Amino acid sequence: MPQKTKPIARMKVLGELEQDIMDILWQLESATVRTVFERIRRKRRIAYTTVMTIMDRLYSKRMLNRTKHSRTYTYSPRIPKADFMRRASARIIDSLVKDFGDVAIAQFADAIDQVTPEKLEALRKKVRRTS
Amino acid sequence: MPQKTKPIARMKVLGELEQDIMDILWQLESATVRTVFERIRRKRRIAYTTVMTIMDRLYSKRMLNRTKHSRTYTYSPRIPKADFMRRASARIIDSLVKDFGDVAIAQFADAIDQVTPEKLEALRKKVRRTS
DNA sequence: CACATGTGCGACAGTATGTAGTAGATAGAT
DNA sequence: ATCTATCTACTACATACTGTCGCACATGTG
Repeated sequence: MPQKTKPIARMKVLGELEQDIMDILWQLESATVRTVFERIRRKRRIAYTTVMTIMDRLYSKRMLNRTKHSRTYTYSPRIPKADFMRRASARIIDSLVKDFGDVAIAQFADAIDQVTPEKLEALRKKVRRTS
Repeated sequence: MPQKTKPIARMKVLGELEQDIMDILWQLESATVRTVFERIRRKRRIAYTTVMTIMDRLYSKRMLNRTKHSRTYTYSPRIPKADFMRRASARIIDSLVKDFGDVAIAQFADAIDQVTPEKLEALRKKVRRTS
């Protein structure tokens, strides 16, 4: 019989639509499904309920908070985008090192070579600031 | 109606079982399903056909070559493990930079700080050698 | 030829994501 | 008070990928 399948670690923590929605929320600070829906509609045809479902899932995943105002929920990101990015990339880097060890490290080095030392210093400071 | 879903980029190019099987193949250079099956059996209970299916999928994904000897296929890795690791981690790092940009770069720097400069130099050489 | 073993093919579970319909609740307008 | 627009809840399906097998069929070997 089929066994329980462990979920595969994902490179993208969020799917495309999830990401789009989070970006809107991060930009607006907080918003209703309707607001997000209308924003997305500017770019592509999508149903209201689709947006609602995704926002609900993001809430379940604890990416969003929500508070009810009369009949309507207002959603807002649980953490700032910068924090999210830091955590997400840290997680991915960790598992990259776990899986590929030295090979990964060496390529980090290569990636960094593309950056000037000054800029790198600035980046480190910035990223650590809100750690 | 449901639309086509773009597959999500994966952090692990291979699943657990796929990885186990590839590791055995890389170690043995080449092997039949039966051989791989027996090796895996030492660790866990699994059906012959499961191993076969996965090896077939790895063949479809062009991770493995196969040649038929009378009724039996002999499988072998298409590329050395080192190459695979280099390519896989490079792909992941690329998409990490694409998604997280500076944040990722800064954390590469942090990851590298854990390594002595001498070791780092050695790593870079080693990794580049078979590029 | 009988049989053991290998392969081919199909199938289903579980997880994640995208997509949406429908039913039921309800605030607000008239 | 009733109607209506709008929200949320629930359900459901498609697609992908991985793990897991069963079964039928082919075939080399003794």
